[in-house]
Amino acid sequence: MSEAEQKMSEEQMMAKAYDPAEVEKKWYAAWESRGYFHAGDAPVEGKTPYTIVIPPPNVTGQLTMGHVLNNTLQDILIRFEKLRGRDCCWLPGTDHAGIATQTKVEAALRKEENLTRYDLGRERFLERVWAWKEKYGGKIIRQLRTLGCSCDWERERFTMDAGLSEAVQECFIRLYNRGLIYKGHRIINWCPKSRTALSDEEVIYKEERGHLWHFRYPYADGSGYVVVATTRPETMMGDTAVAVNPTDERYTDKVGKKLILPIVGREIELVADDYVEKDFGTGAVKITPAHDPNDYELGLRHGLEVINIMNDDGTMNELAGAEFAGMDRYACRKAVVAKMEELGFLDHIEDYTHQVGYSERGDVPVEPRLSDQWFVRMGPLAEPALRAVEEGRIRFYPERWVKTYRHWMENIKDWCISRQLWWGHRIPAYTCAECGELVVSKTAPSACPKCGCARMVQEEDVLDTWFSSWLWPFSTFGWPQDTEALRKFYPTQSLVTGPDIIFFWVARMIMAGLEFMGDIPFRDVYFTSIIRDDKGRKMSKSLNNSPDPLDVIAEYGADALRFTIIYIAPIGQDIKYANKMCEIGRNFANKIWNVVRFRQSKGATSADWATLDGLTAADLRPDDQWIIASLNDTVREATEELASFRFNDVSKTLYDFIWNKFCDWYLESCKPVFGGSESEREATVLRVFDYCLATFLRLLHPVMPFVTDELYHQMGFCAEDDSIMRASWPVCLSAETLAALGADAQAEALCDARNTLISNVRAVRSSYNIPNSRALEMVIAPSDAASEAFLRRDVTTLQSFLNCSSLEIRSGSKPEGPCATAVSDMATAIIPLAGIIDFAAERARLGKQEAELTKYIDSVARKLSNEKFVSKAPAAVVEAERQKQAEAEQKLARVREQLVAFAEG
RNA sequence: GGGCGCCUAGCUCAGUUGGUCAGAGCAUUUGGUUUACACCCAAAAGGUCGUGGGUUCGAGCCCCCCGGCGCCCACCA
Repeated sequence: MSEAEQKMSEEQMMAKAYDPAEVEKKWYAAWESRGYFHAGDAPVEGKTPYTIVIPPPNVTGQLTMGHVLNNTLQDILIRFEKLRGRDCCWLPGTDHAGIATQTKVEAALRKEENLTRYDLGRERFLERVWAWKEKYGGKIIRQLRTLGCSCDWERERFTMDAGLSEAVQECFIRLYNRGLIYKGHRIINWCPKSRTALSDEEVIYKEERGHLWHFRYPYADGSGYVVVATTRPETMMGDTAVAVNPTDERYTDKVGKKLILPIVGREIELVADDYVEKDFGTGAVKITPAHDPNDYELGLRHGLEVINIMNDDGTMNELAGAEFAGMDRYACRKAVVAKMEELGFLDHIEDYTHQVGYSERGDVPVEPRLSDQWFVRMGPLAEPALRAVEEGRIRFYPERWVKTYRHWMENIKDWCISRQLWWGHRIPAYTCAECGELVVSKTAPSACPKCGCARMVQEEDVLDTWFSSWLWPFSTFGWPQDTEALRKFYPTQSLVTGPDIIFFWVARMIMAGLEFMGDIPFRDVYFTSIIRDDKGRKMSKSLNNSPDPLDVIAEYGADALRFTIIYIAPIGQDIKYANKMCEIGRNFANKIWNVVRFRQSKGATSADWATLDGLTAADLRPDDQWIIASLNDTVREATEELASFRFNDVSKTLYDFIWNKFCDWYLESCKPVFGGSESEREATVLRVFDYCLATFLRLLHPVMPFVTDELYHQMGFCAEDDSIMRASWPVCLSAETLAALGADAQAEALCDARNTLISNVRAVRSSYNIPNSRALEMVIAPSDAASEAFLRRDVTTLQSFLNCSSLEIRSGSKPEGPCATAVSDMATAIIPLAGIIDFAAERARLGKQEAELTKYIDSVARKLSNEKFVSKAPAAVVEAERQKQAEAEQKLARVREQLVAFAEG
């Protein structure tokens, strides 16, 4: 071969190591441009639809490791079902994420232009948010492509698209007309940073070490004082009573007396109410109806005055008194305590650890605030939604989340849906400025239906982000219109999401689906793991411990990341992740790459790689039968595992088959055939090899889409302009077919036993530091006739595995001269090692084996001599034990034979 | 105050319905340029499955107690 020719052939050859970057780019572009991801609106003859709607990430978000896990799982399901022949649709999109997005844009505005949203005004501010969305909004969607997600991009939706906005209005109006939406004057959770109401779910409780301040409130008649305990001194200017338990004897005769509220000087009453716990603090609690939900309720019962002393940004207003007005609530707390101390009303201070509610997005303590808000009455919606899960019409994986769901559903509270934000769906309600008449309508009424005036003013508030998300499974397909797509794709099949949004989203989608579509929104809900760093900390921006998935993909490849994350993510457990773990996936991809590289050095792909039709047991070697049986097991297991969301298991099943069975044993067994002179046999083995390859590439495709498609093409299993994506999922061979091929469980067991024999010989080599590359003379003494027959069937392969210069198979062989021996179930291997053998070491090794066997036989014998075991255990179990005993004893006898031989030698 | 999850080899974890179930990967040790792969091959060492009870012929696997870790829910100021 000339230098030029050699260079040319090297270029044609596959690279030694798999390089994912080019391959991933090439195939993703091809898949997308060829429309493989798209499902049409019209039903496809003979194909059942399979639908997943993506949990829409925040439009301003960036891909995190959590998204990687979540979306990889969805992609696996979609690709799996597509191969299984279903008409798959994975609908992608983003969420406008009201508070999160508005907060982000406001922060940028402040930083870059030193402006607030109020400086711009509502309209101009919203223009800025839309501009921001256009600029940064596509990022996470592009990142999903890098991961390989087969989303139907033609169906991409945004929660503030025109259609989805109409759905929100429709939903609001329907619920209003059913009496399930109402406007109420209540204490809600208020975020002073975002200056909006929040739902209960948006409040995160954090344990905080604070104080319990004990204040003296003097009686108006000068007869001493009562001590009240509080964690919030700054609210005392809003106190309108002090309450005690009616059965508290310490205060029985004091109830009804007047107290002077210190600092303020206002007179307040000592009231009795069951709400107060006698045993906590002093048994007397200051009552601030405007700033505590319990106090508010108590205030209603006792007709107390409500004094709001705070502004919406958490500063004090003039009702708090001139000396505190304008102060931040925490500055005010200090000032009040100082003042009380100065005035002699501070009794004492205790350390006190308690839970403080924080705004999820603003990350500041929430303020209970009395205001007018819109609410959804949840009880009637929750009831059927709970039943759907209880009755198993919707299934949760892992199932234990049902309990969490039930608990929430059974204790559900009304949902505060109005937000004092600008970014979001504006509430479709109008109030008459003249007569106060309220009209709920998609469009502004031209005149008040009651008084006829034209001054109808729309609500300023927008709706909670989740008020659009809960419609996602059907609003995205055109609801409230009765579209073809909606009829085809709803209900969807699987939902993959984190358990952290079970209340925010999953539960509410079930309620909305049943309410508006009259059907469940999805059948199966898979709750993913939470990804932590290798120290077990939750990945977060502030800790800076969250790797950028795009960096990981650049370093290891998307397939490697996908495989690794599935491989290390057990169902329902948190997972610890470090980038280095991606070596598992990278190495695996490389392994498969090299299988094809090896295969290609052996000539063209078999013409009839697609099936094993026409082959009979007589055509096949034991190793061929073994790999066919094993592959068949793998097809069955992988299918079951994917169908039951056991992603972690499927990654291990495929890894084990491909690496530990196909590469380590089958491929090695092929080498002597490929180098040999039997061309017919070679053709058959190549065909089995190709059949396995084509099968496991398809099995692996949902998890590792890129490398599998590349290799599928390399092998010519599909045309250049086609794809593994359009292939069909492997099916199990029938028992008859397997029997005809001699690829049954018995064949598998025999080959396994032979492999154990080979491993044992290798262990002997290793113990004498004899490299596997050094050929040795060997004698194999089969333990019985069946073993002997099996070993004689394919001496070529056996000899190749053992790497022996000469191989004699003769039952009853005894070592002659200096030999090492390896005793396994199938046979005893005798290896002459003149000059190397160490008799003492050999005796020690066999002695150890003898001891282990003796111990084992004892334990089995104990079991079998236990009458209770024999009488109570199932017959099959007892029989299996007897079998084990017999086998072990036979093996022990052979070990002892060797020992005797050594003793003589 | 309730509820849930976890505690298996040095590390990260598998162990479906109780009957070799004591496993994998990484790390470690030893040997290795065999017809793909050092992102590799062969072999070895390593755990009384958190503690203590119980059920059972038999328990990582079922039940109870205790101890650690974590999460969720809950209006004692």
